[in-house]
Amino acid sequence: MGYLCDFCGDQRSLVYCRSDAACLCLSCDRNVHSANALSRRHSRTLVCERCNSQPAFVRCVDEKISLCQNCDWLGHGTSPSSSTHKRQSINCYSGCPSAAEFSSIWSFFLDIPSMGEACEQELGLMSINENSNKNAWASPEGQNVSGSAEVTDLPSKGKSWAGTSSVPESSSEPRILDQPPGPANECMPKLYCPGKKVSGIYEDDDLYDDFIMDEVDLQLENYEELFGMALSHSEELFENGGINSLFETKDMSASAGDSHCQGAVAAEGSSAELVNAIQPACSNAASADSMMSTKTEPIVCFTARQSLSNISFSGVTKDSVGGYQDCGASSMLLMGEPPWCPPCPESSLHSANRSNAVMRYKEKKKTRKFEKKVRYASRKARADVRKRVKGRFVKAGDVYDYDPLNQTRSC
DNA sequence: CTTGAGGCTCATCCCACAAATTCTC
DNA sequence: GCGAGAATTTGTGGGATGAGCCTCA
Repeated sequence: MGYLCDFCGDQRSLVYCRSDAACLCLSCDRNVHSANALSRRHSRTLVCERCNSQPAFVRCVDEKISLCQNCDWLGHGTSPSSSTHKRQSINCYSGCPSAAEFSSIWSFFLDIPSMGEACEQELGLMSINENSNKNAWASPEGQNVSGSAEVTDLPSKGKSWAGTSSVPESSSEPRILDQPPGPANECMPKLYCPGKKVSGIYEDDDLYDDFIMDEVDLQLENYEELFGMALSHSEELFENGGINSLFETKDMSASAGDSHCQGAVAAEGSSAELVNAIQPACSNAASADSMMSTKTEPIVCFTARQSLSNISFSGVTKDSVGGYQDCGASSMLLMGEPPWCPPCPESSLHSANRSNAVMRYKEKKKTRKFEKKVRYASRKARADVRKRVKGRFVKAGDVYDYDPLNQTRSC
C-alpha cells in the first residue's frame, strides 16, 4: 500500500502533480485541478509505486509497476536480469481526463489495479472539459498520443535516447538524461529552427545566429507550465547549492549566452559534479537549471497547447520534443527579447503577453517559495512556538521580545 | 547621457534546541 | 551482527543585513 493523498490524507495517492509538488488521489486530483484554468494546466503523472514519493517516468511492463528514475535505476540499472525488462515511458497529462482518456494516455492504465478501481468509482462519468479538450494530453500534431512511447529493450550503454523519449539508457552510472553524446566541452545549442541552417548550430561563433526565436510560435499562456516544471525542480535540486540563486534570480536579466556557464561555475561540491556532468549538453539559454530538472524528473510531457512542435533539438526528433519542453526552452523564454531576436512588429505584438507571462511566472515562483516542504513537522511546531529576540531563537528562560503563542511583546 | 541617492526586492545568515543520524564500544 | 549510549548533524522560522537592481533628479 502506498502513501496517502497529500490533500485528503485519506485515499491512496496515485497521481503526482509537479506544479503542486503533491501526491494526490484521483478524486482530489480532479477536484484540485478542475478549480480553474490555471490548475487545469498542471502537469501530472503517476506516482512511483516503489518509493511513493517521486513522479513515475517509466512503467515496467514485466513487473507491472510504475517507477521514478531512481527506482528504475535501482531496479533495472544494476541487475543484468532485470535490465532487459520491457519498459514504457509515462507521459504527463493535464486537464481532467476520463477513465477512457486515461486509457488512451496510458495504454497500461487498466493494468494498474488501484487506478482501475479508483477510476471506476471516481472517474467513470468524467470527461475532458472544454479547456482540457485543447488536448493537454494530445500530441503536438493534435492527435491523442498513445501516452507510452514504447521503449522495449532499452538500449545498453552508449546508445543515445535522443529521438525516443527521455528514458535513460541503461548505463552503469547515474545518467544525465537527454544528453547527446559529444565532446565534453562542446557548446552546442539545444534549440534550432527547422529550415534554418543546421550545420551552424554546432559552431560556437554562430551560436546566437541560429536562435531565431521568431520562428517559434510560443504560446505565452504556457509559460507557467514550462517555467513551473523546470524551476520547481531546480529549486529542489539546488536549494542549498548556491546555484539556485543564480538561476532563480539572475535568469530574468542574465544574458542568454552565459547564464548557464555562470551557474556551472558557481555550483560547488556535489552540485558541481552534477553541473560538470551536464555542462556539455547544457550550452545555451536552455540553461542548466532546466537541464537539471531533466535529471531528476525526466518525464515526457505532451501539452498540445504548447506550440513548441516546431522546436527541435540537436539530435532529437520532433516526436520526442515533449521531453524537452520541460528541459529546454523554459528559462530562455524568461528573458524577454533575446539578444539574437531583432525587434519586429510580430514580437512587439507579443511583448504585452510576454510581460504578463513573466509576471505570472514571478507570482508563481513566489508562491512556490512559500510552499517549502517541511520535513519534520515536530520541528516546525517547536519553531513556531519558540520564543525569539529579533527573529532569533532565545534560550529557554531568557527574556524575549516575541512569543508566538502570545502575540503581545513580553518585555 | 552620466552619475549618485534613495527605495525596493531578495537571498542569506543568525539563533536554540529537539530530533535525526552517525559513531563508538 | 546487534544493541545501547554518546556525539554530531540537521532542520525549523522571524528578523537583520547586505547585495543588486531600478527609478528619478
